[in-house]
Amino acid sequence: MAKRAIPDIMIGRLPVYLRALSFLALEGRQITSSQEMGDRLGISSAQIRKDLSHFGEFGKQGTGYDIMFLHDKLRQILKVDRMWDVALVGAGNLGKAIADYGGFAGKGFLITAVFDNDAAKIGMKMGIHDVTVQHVDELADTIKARGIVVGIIATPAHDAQGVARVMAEAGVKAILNYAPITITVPIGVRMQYIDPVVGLQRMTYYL
Amino acid sequence: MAKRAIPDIMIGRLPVYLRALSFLALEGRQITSSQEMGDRLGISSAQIRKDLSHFGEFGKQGTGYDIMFLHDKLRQILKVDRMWDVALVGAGNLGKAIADYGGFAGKGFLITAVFDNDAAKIGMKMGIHDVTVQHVDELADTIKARGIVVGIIATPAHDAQGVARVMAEAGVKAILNYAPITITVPIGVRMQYIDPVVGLQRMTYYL
DNA sequence: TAGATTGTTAATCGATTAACAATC
DNA sequence: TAGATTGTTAATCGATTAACAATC
Repeated sequence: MAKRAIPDIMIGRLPVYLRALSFLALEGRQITSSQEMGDRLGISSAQIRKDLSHFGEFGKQGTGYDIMFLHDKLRQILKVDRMWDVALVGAGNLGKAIADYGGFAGKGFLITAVFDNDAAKIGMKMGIHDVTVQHVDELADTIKARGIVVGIIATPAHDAQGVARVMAEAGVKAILNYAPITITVPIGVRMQYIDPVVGLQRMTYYL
Repeated sequence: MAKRAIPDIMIGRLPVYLRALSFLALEGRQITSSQEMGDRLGISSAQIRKDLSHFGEFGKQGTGYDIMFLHDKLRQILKVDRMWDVALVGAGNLGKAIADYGGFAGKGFLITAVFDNDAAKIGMKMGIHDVTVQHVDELADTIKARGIVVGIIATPAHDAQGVARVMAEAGVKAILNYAPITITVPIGVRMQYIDPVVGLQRMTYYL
């Protein structure tokens, strides 16, 4: 073990920084500071400087950070300076909304395979790239054939664990799970959860 | 200040515990242990016991936790043992998928008002409860009239901050934001973010 | 009773913040 | 140069874990 591992929680903030930098660039700004970014994001400037300093010296004393330069650096660090093929399982309401979402393409992700277990949906064209829905039985073979390492689960909860297992066995290393259930995956496979109910229930305690 | 505040991060885990307990109940189980829950959720048993012990003594030594009892307790603690009216802004693809989602009702939330700024959408019936889409100009009045305190933002990023401001001024205290942008809200208003791109980018670093 | 598991304490571990020398 | 802001260190703060007495 040579390098000290970068804390997961620190990595987790980088996409938020990247998003903020995209907006600053969109506003036509050239330079920003850890203070300004912190104010926008509700984070201390010290934390932003510390997070960034793990990966290099991206700023200039007295000046701040060049927005486009830092933006590019973060894209490289997060490995979204390229396009990742994504396999989406679940072509219901939610799956359809995900496939139709235009926000992935500019951020490093392309949904290039969609699966469902409903015969009525197989063969349908879905999403902004008109991907043809395949039967979920073809999931493993397609993942392997195309070398896909990123998956999205948008199935009912009771199917999610099974889908995750097939994905992991076929070589997927990163799974975004919309199904409202905690899933177990082998070591080396990462999961992120999106559950609006959990989000809402985290706030009702304080009401 | 009498009571020591419960850490936010601890509150954030309770919805996940609640979700797990729902599943255990669905499986017909009566009793569980901190060990079993921890195994399922990928959390240490000590953490689960410590989290729960902040709110009371819900278990029995030597036995574990009664699933339905703990389930009910967590619903009370999280204040989802009642139904919260939710105002949804944005009736596009994403808003439609959210309104159509059947998973809110059983978990304490009812989308009872939907808003958009697109004239073509006003008057449409949306979601599983056939809510009529109103113009976003009516957002503040509707929130006040109905005493709504929970909102969901599903607008494009550039509209999200404005919508959040209107919501907060009208009395909303908890906002779930699907727009891919960090939003500033007054103290006393809580935000939760759902951004699939952030979720995916948190994992690509490790690929 | 014997076995199991809680609730809780103390110790460890890790993350955040404050502060400032370096320097643009 | 004077002013500003970084990168980094040390101190603080908070969260997690290990361990075990209590007890069902």
